[in-house]
Amino acid sequence: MPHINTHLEYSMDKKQRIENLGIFFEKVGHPPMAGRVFAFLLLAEPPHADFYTIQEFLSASKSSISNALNMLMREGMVDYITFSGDRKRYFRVNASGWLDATKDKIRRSSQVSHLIEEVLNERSDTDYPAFNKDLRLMVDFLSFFSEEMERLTDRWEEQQRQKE
Amino acid sequence: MPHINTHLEYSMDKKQRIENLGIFFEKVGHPPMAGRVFAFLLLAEPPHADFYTIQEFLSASKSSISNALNMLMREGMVDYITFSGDRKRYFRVNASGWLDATKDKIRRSSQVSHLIEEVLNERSDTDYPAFNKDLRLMVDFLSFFSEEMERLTDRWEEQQRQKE
DNA sequence: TTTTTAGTTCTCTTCTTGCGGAACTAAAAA
DNA sequence: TTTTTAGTTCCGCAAGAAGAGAACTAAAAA
Repeated sequence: MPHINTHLEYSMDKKQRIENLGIFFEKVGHPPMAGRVFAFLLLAEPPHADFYTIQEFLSASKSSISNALNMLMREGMVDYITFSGDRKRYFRVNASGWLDATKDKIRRSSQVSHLIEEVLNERSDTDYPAFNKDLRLMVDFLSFFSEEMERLTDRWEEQQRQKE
Repeated sequence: MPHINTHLEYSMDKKQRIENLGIFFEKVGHPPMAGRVFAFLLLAEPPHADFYTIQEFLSASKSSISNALNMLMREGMVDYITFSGDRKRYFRVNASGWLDATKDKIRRSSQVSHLIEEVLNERSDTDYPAFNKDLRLMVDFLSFFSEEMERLTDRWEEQQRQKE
């Protein structure tokens, strides 16, 4: 039987969901508070919130909210809007910036191939060609992958344009 | 005019190259010493080295080498071979394990899409559909991408089999 | 012009991480 | 059986990251 959803319980649940989501973002490399701020903005209704609202909800200090927001903005995952006659900034998730940051992260993963290529150059006179062959295989896959990834991105963008 | 390559200078260069390579691996999320150990093994000739050789070259303590090696082995980036009549383990880069770990990392990046899907469920009754639309776009790209990535991987493996 | 607001920056504290050293362990060698 | 070797584990320290709080700043409001 579902329990009655009092306001308190509801907000406790939401706090917990945001906390969990925040942990996810920690695991992909963000500081805890940045993860929580981002999680909060993802679930916020309206999807933009002013500084104090965020601070209040997360019971954190101004400095840590400020640092978290600036970090997220530097990475392009968050931006803000303003309304005339209101000097506050309303922070929000920048979905396309987030997507770009994610694409970049994927791209960087396949950039290892350049590095291995250099290693292979230095190893050209090795007495253990089998190892070089293994490295070559990895380079080949990664560069194949990154080329295809560019193609995929272009193809998708083409599709998107056609949908408009 | 190129300078004379004394043994000392040569080894200084190599130390420095390993140090730089190590920094690269730090940047992709490994602790400094693990990065250096991996860099050392990448450039080592022969491409397998015993514990003491690594320790010696990096002038580090046994404990930090031990921890670094175990971490790299857990991630599958390093393994070791043995030779009969020699009780040492010879550690080496496991190129295919490294490739798998890299593929996994890429895969995980696109797993964000599941998470956003959940967020979208929670936001289904929003008063700001424009934001949901942005999130939807991101989910769509990432799941498109991860499907294609599977296909690509399969295709590549198929190609590899045919080369044999 | 003075005051308020919306954040930023600085300093201090706490928690975590990375590493070294030394004690320990398990298997091989003697 | 005792000793050596090849690592592992435990302990402690030092450096760095995260966050709190308070002082500060720049622009808007009064």
